[in-house]
Amino acid sequence: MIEVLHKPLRKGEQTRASILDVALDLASREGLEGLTIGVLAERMSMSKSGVFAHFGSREDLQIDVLKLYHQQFEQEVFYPSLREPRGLPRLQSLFSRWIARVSLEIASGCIYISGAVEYDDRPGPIREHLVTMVRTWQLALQRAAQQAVDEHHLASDIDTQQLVFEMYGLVLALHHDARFIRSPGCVDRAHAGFARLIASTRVP
Amino acid sequence: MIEVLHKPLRKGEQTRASILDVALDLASREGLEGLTIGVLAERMSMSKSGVFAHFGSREDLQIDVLKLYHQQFEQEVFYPSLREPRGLPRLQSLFSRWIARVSLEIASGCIYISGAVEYDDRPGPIREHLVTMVRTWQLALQRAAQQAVDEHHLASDIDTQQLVFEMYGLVLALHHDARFIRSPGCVDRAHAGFARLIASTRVP
DNA sequence: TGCATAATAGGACGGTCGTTCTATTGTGCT
DNA sequence: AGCACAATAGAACGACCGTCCTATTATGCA
Repeated sequence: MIEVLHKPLRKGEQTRASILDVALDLASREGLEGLTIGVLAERMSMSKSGVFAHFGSREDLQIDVLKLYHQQFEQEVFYPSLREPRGLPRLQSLFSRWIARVSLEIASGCIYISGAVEYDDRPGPIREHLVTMVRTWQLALQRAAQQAVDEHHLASDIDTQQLVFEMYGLVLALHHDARFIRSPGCVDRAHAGFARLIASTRVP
Repeated sequence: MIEVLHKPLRKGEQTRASILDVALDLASREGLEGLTIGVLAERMSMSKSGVFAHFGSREDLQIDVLKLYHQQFEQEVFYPSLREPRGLPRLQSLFSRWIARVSLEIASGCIYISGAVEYDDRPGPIREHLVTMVRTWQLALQRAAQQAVDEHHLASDIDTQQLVFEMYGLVLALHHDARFIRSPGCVDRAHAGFARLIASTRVP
């Protein structure tokens, strides 16, 4: 007789998904370390153990939140830009979609950025996942920049790693001044910085 | 009869100062929110209540740590640069001393930067102090940039606020890539970014 | 409808947190 | 030396944390 492995019932996966949604929102506001099962349960109007049962541990929950964030980031920033032609147009699209996302996140916070501070000195699987994701994003930017060089949109002698470094700095400054200092007009400053950055490396 | 207010004995202030030193080190590594009285007591080989008694509350301790950090930052970065002549030399000195400090802090972490993430959405006195200190530093940079314009070292039409924004971005990117990603060579990239920033705004 | 089991609740556990109270030790001055 | 009081220790508190164990309820399929 063959054992029939009952596939998980629908209800479970559904509530698991909505728990993750709330958890992502919570982690965006309070940080991944501030994500607590008690508060999560309260927001879900569930018991702590009811929430807990969907994830083997808090750490697994945090990692799943991270994966969900990564997925949304790709969907919102990366993939749409692939429709732009290779080279400068695609690079510009990547940057402005990135800025747009961070601008919307001003009310909640970017997990890549807050996570970078929370886990810069805290070893473990969460840090590993986080670093991998951010590295992936930086490499995607660098690839797009290299394509812009190949298409002769940018000068052939530029250091693409340097370019990505400065782009990342502009977004970090935006996040800093918008969320922490709360100074107005910093979205425009991020755009202006990028324009200057491109202007100084563009092929005439 | 006049009440004689006994001035505090020496021992107390001395241990209080060394507690603050250890607390600053701890907060640099774990963040201000990660600064815990229990761990602090353990490092001091004292009891929790013994440590606690020197500060009215944990929040007061955190604020005192913050003030100590601010003081050291001023001493190490700001004041020495005042000996440079007004204008571009002083601005460059401020930046490179800033970079040097953050580079040394790679092993421990910069409280202005980690604090910005920890308290971007957490109201209260700690946030207030932190914002004031960072704003003070940004304004000092902006003043130095304006002097560089006045001395005709930088073009007269540049936006000094934009300049400070981009300088801050370079340092944030340095902190990010050094501490979190741990990619080598990012100190040079911060310097290169600043050089290009100045080159594109310098008076010919 | 009823059965297997998935989904959730409830309570308890050991741990750490900031804080408070009381007792003990140490210090500095006369 | 001895007195006043600062400095520290020790234990206890209530709150919250993640996790585990055991019931109870809800679900989907025969």
